[in-house]
Amino acid sequence: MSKIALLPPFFTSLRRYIDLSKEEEVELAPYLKQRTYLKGQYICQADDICRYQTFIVSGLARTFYLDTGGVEHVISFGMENWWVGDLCSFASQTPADFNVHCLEKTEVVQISYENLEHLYQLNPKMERFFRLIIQNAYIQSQKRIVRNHSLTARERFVHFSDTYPQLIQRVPQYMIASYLGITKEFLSSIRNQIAKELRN
Amino acid sequence: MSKIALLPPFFTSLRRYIDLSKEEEVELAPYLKQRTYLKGQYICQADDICRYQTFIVSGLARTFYLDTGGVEHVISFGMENWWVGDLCSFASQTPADFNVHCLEKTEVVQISYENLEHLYQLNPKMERFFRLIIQNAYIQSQKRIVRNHSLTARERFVHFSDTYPQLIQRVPQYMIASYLGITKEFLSSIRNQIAKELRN
DNA sequence: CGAAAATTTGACATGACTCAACTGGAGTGG
DNA sequence: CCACTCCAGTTGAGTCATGTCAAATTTTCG
Repeated sequence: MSKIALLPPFFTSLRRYIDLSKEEEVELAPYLKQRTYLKGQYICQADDICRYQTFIVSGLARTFYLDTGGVEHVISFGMENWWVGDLCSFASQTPADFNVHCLEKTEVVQISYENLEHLYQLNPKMERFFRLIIQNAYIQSQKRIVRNHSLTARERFVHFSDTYPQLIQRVPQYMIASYLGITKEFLSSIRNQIAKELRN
Repeated sequence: MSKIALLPPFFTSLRRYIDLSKEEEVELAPYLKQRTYLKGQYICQADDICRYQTFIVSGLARTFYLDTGGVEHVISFGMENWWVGDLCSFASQTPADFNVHCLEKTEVVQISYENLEHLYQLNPKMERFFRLIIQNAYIQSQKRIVRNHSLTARERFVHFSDTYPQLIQRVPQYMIASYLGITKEFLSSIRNQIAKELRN
């Protein structure tokens, strides 16, 4: 459980997108920060500046924001091997809209804004890596907009259950409802309806 | 109106994100394709492979897809200085889900998949450029999801009108309705309601 | 001018929300 | 070990936002 253990999975994830020699890993390491957040702690808070791109090695976090009425809206969940943070705040180093909140004890590897800009200079492969990571995130985000437009609440929930079966176990229902853009009551009735149909 | 005229605005756009010497521009130019689409033509069609990242110099296009019921859903509009294409299809060179359809005569600069990979090797600044472009697109996409979750149809329309006043003029209402995720009838009634209030 | 496309209108249907009450754990402390 | 509280989830009644459908009207453009 030593923090040293966090770097290998991080580099494994890098190597899925770019070639990286042992020497290059050694070169990058000094710019990486390892950290463990406890359940309930915040990786990033609204109105603060998001200082890190955060890679989750283990654990679970949710990204949410509070609308003008004080209602929470869950934007995304972050699990093992995902990046989290308020990218808008990070990229422009301005106050964040989003909160990143740990639902479990969460072990991460982080890169600060200054270090990341430095790494981009040091090794252009990092630029490629983040282009690919963000490109994937963007493609998923577009697909989510498509689903929000063409599926009913029930269909979106079924898609979510099929895509992230683990999360159904690990996340309270009201957060899943919020992620899907519906109320907890309505999600409850959808689940009820599905269960009823399965019984027949 | 000669096609030669398309490269300067393209490079101007690049220079908003990266430094680029005259020599570097000359080096890139052979990998760029200039083209003009007529109103009604398709830059990319569903089930084809999206072969180009397309930069719009002038004109207007919409990206849409057909759901399983044959209903059109507008994903985005692309105007001057925007990039369009089915990024998912382009990145993986697999059949596209989306159509990119010109609403006006549209002049573009295009980079093919092979040429872009080549350019990434040739000049790592291109990797940075596209990271930044896609990063912005992703941030906007996230903000759109936020708006879809926390604003009413009317509020979304008002936001759209404020953000893209030009598009209100240039795009048929039923496409705007589709972009906002509502029916043309409901958008019509929203506009009616707003007009009524302005009269008082 | 005439046909096709876009928009509007209105009656009606429904998916999803609100609110308030209730149920049922999971701590917590006496 | 019970009583108490807190939080998540459920249920049901009533409501509202938005969708559907079909017809009428306006605009566009060949």
